[in-house]
Amino acid sequence: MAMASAPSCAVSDLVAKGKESAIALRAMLGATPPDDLGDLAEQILRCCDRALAALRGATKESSAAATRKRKPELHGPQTPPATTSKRMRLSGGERANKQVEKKWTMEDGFLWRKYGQKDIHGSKYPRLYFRCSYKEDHGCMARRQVQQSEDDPSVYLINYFGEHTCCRDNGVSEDPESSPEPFVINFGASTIDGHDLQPRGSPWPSSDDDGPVVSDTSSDLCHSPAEEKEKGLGAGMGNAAELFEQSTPPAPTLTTSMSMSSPEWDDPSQGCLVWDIGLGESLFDGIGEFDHLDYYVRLFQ
DNA sequence: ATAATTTGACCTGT
DNA sequence: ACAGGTCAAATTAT
Repeated sequence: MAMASAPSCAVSDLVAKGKESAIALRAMLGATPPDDLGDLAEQILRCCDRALAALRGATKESSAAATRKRKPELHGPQTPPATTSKRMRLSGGERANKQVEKKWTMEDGFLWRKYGQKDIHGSKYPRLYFRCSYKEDHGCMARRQVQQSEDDPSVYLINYFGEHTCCRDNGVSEDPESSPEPFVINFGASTIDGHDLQPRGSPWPSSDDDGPVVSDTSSDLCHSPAEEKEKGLGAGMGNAAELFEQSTPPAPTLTTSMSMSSPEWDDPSQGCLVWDIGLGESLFDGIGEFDHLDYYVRLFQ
């Protein structure tokens, strides 16, 4: 099922509008710079930038990326362990795709499998090593390293390496059930026109799952199976989920919300950013267009 | 039974 | 030699 480019264009336009609005907002705030609001505007801006870049990347590079990143040893006969061994490549030489996130949850919409843990010299907390759960299935070489911040243990410092070829590969996939959910822009409340926001076949847990209860609207929108997977992460790692559970956010007053999970929040408490906009307001007049996307737009880094 | 996690060993770079 | 990253057997969870 091709994520058609037409909806992507629509999303791109809308996000571009959002960016313009954020720029305007930042300009307005510029004269009297209240830090929080300024930061928020910056976040929105970055968010839009990332979304746009991701969209463009997803539409323009999807095929290229799918073919670009192929792990040799997963296809064809075993390549002899040459002088540049697997370990060498993975540990030392790969920096190009590195991205750093600060989040207060390790959940990011992807499904990860932990393959190692290491006490880091001079650091209170161990570093956890994850690779994409779809490595076996799709040869996805995405990896990440997660470590609790020493300054704020409820914050996780996450380093990403490699790209999620699994998603790109199956964006048009033959197997939607196995396709992980990277970044999600979610338009609307839990239901719109009676449609459940949980896409059929989505790996995301439904609300009646026994997983962590996330009461916050924004958190809920960003909820993902990875969160459940991470429940057993070792002693220090339970804090984030507990934090979510203990938080008692104000009841949502919006009619429509847009929630974006972004890898680059300055404020780790903003694991998800919710834009409160009213239906029919300028930013997302064409919100109905997202019917075509089943209310979800997958954005790839 | 199968899948995921843990953890000590091993490898590489500095 | 040491630290960081990965592997893989053993263990645990589902």
